Amino acid sequence: MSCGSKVVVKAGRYIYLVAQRYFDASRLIKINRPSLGEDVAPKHLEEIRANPLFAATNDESFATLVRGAYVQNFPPHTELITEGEPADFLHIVSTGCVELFSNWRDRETSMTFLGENATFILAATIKDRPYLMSARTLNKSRVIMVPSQDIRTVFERDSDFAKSIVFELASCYRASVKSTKNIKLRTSLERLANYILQLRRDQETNDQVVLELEKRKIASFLGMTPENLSRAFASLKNHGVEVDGQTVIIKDVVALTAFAKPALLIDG
Amino acid sequence: MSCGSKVVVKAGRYIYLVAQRYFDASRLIKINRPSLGEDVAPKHLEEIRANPLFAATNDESFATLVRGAYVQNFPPHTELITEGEPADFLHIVSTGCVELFSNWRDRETSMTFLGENATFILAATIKDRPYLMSARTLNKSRVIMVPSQDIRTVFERDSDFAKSIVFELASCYRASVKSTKNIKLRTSLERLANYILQLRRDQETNDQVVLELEKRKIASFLGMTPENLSRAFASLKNHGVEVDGQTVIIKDVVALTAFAKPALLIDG
DNA sequence: CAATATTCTTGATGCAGATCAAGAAACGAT
DNA sequence: ATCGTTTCTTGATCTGCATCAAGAATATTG
Repeated sequence: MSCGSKVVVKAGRYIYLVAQRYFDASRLIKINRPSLGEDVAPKHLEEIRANPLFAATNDESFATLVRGAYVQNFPPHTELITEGEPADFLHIVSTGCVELFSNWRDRETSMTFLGENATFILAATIKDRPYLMSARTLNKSRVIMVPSQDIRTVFERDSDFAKSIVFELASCYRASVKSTKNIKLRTSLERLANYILQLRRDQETNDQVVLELEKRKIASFLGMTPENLSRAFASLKNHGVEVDGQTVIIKDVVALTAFAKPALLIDG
Repeated sequence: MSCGSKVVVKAGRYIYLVAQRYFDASRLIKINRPSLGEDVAPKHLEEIRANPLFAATNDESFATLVRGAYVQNFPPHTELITEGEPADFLHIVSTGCVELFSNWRDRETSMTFLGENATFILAATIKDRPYLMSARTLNKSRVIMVPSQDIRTVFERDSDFAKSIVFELASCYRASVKSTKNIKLRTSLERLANYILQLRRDQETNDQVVLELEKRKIASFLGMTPENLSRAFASLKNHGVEVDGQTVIIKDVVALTAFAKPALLIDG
């Protein structure tokens, strides 16, 4: 608790001046400023247009969506939204990495990590209900925020956009189901083994993967303690895995796969 | 393994002749038979029309949806779909109760239980991907099946239907997130305590609730073994709960609530 | 109703994983 | 670079939950 902010939720080198919802109007960049009548198409517009969610959207719908939208850069480890708050904006990760997490009593768990072009939290926006998860940046990140009301408006009159939305939502749902299956059907060691294989697939490497996240985050995501994660890595030596800092060396993919038994319907 | 079926996945009094996908054409009731030119609006049509999912749908869209739809009655404990299969039909529970469950290696877990008007599995239908979960009836149940292709077709041209779909999907997603939070943030005893409080709310009772499901199903749903569920019930005596068969007597709601600490963002 | 499964319960035991504690390594700030 | 902080690791211990086993209660079948 060494920093001077008045609202510090957690001690840590990463917590900066702002620990609660980061919403200083002076740091917001409004994309489209009709009152000024110019600057209506800065480079941010192209950036948003490039997002798959808007790929099939026609120009009129797109204009409606970005009319009230914001783009903002956030420093690392900034809490963007807090669970329970009303869903005023749909958020889209433009660059960087965002963690979704959740609390109950004094406990906290990482739900997922979002990279470029990922949306959060669409379901709350659609249903006009409070967020179920909190979000914080892990790296320096750029986030697009589109007013929920505009999403709902365009959804009704643009069936292509509706299709994109429902497709994205279905993907999120399926990811959540897979996550539940992962936790309920596997031991923590099995989850770690499959996590490493997933990294290997994502990073398209053969015998070496990099843990891009802090180990304590990985532990929380996998539903275990940091201590146990250390021990789990040690146990995986028996299945052809060695760890050196952030690097994981896969010495025997066959053995690891035989142990992990990855499944398309959980890891696919 | 006492019954004579050739495809028995599990011994049990509830497993009948058919243990695999139950799809005997002779027992299907096609709703709308255009080739005959009559019987196009039996009582089943009204039944489907009454489902909230179709409430806002116009008549033309509705006609398209039911053109290829089926209604079928299933005996208890019949496996309706198996995870990994292609999502040919959207399923809707008309009456009865359906369990969604999932397997990995030799393990199985209950994901959720569906009552009247619930849909499954919408996301697979939308994305045209394989089911992530299997489904079986728990009671005698009537199930409506709408071809996935028709869902996708009508979705595109009827924005009211699209809205219903996306709303339903968002609800499913949020339920799944809540379930993940429940499992990752709570101990099994806390999950059971909150489960009892949920039943109390659903059944609108004060000091007594009925466990409508087999205890082994409840145990699997809550992520614990049947043995442990028994012991957990015993432990809850300390928090004002007593069990007699299928009946749970809540002797001290305040104590139970104080222990369970129900949260809107998990149990709401 | 009796016979037979199956589920539920209870006890004994074992293991996975949490907690507590302390040292090592890595990181950030000055 | 140095200091202070945080994370990571390793060991010791403890707890929650699973497993194994067997009897009691309950449901199903003939």
